[in-house]
Amino acid sequence: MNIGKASKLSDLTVKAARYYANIDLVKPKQDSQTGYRNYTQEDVLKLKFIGKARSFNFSIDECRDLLSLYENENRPSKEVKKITLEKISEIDKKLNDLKALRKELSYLANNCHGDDKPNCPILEALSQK
Amino acid sequence: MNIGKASKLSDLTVKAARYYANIDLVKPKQDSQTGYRNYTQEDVLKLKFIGKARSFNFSIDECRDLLSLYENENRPSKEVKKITLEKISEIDKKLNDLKALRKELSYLANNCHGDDKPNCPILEALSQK
DNA sequence: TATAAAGGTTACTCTAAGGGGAAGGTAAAG
DNA sequence: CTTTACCTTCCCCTTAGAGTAACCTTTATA
Repeated sequence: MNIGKASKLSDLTVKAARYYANIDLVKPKQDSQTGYRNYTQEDVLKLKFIGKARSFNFSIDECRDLLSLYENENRPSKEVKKITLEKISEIDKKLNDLKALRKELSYLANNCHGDDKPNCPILEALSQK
Repeated sequence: MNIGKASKLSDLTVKAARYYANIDLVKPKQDSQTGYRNYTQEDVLKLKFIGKARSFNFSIDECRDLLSLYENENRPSKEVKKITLEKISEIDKKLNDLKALRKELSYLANNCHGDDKPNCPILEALSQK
């Protein structure tokens, strides 16, 4: 099938599918005459896999690793788990950073009257030495 | 003072300070002979302000807005508060997304044996239709 | 004084993961 | 036969600078 149908079936944009082809992530055969890409059912499964992994915040490089594990019938599950645990701890770090940030900002916002007067603790905090 | 000293005083990299000059965020006078930028004390205060705002996750465009409010003695504090509250709700959205993501991933990781066998619930989940 | 080191300038490329759009070839439908 | 839809490659754009090259200026040292 052509890229349009394949991307529709895998719930991706044509742009994304084409990008994945360009970076050798899912590379369908290309008609030598027309240049059209020809996706198989298996290609579509891979595209879906990537879409799902991307929605789990895995980077393209991580998707590449996961995909090769996915394609390897003899992979040890610990390798997949390792990548997943790393992603979780990455998320934990982001969560901590964001929570700390939220705390500081809401403290500042709570102390700002938010009226028409110029006095503003938020700007004061931003101009602290 | 030159850019090296100014960036040191404001705890920024020279690259960042130069970038801010290029995008007209903090634009010191430039010596017509040598081309060297000449930073004033006030410029350094602005650089510090930006550095602080950036550390609070404000984008460059938001920094530009905050900076102009900072420089305006008659600004109404509600404008500053508005930007801050928007940033907080942006953070809240990210927090929710990340929490949901973490939940899903840790559920998958918990169900994966992580041994040398190929059976892997994580990959199964990624290849769900 | 000659020169080397330190610090300044612009300009180009790179990052992540595609989105937007142009120019042009192809296929299917009217 | 032509319009329309779909496909291709190619290039620019996004964030906020980092890295590097080539080149100029100022300062420190032999």
